Amino acid sequence: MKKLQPRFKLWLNAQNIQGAFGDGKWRLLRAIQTEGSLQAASRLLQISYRKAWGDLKKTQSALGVALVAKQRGGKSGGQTVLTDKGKEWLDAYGRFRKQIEQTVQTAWAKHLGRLAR
Amino acid sequence: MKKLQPRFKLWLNAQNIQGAFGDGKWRLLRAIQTEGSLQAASRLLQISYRKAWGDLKKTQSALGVALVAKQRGGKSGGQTVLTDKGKEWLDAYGRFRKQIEQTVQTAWAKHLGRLAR
DNA sequence: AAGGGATATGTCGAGCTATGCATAACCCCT
DNA sequence: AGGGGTTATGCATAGCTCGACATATCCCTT
Repeated sequence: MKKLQPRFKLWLNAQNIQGAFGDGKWRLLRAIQTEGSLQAASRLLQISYRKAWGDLKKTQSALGVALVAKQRGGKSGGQTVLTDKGKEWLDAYGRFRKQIEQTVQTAWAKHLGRLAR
Repeated sequence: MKKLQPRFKLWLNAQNIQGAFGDGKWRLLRAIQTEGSLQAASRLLQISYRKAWGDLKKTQSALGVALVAKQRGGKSGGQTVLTDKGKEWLDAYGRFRKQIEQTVQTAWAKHLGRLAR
């Protein structure tokens, strides 16, 4: 028997839109918070700017909430920062995700620890 | 704000093999148990026989365990049934998955109920 | 006035996954 | 012996997602 380990993926669906929010978008918000720009956030996460931008647009459209405030031009060229709502989502989803992560580990050991040895 | 609902996906990785087991393979085992053949199981799940067969092969190879006993020919043309090990995996993973499912619901309400309203 | 750096978007191609198609082997039954 | 229904497997194709490009716009700084 090979060594096994559990993995999971979490996300949210709106009625018309699949993948309205999720782990990837959450990591993006987190990176935006620490980096201060979408460009830098995409570099940090090793995804294309094109995708980061598209993800952000999709999420905001799906949730109907402005998660970030964006600005073009200026001394630094531009910037993207989280709004208060954005921070709320970042934190709330983070707590949500963490609880699932912990449960996956404990439930894994409890139910499959014997078989997957 | 649109109506949102949480979704999740669970799976197991072996060291060399991604997706050794998971929700899809678990549903396949379950369908095999009730249907008695891979052909019927794939029809029930609305996936191609080709995929069902490939998934089963991949899982058994990755886990190094015979989950099913297959037979060609015969009065019914052939059949596929779960072995004892297969039933153990089906049940154990089912319990594992159910616990995660419940936690997703409660954690969702707890952490995101207010925001996602 | 020109440049720099970031946001904003459309488009084409690569890569991966699932599906469809084709074919073979197998075994009980008529 | 032949047919039916299932397992077994390769291959070619369709679909979808992501990344790479190519531009355009914006505004502060030099």
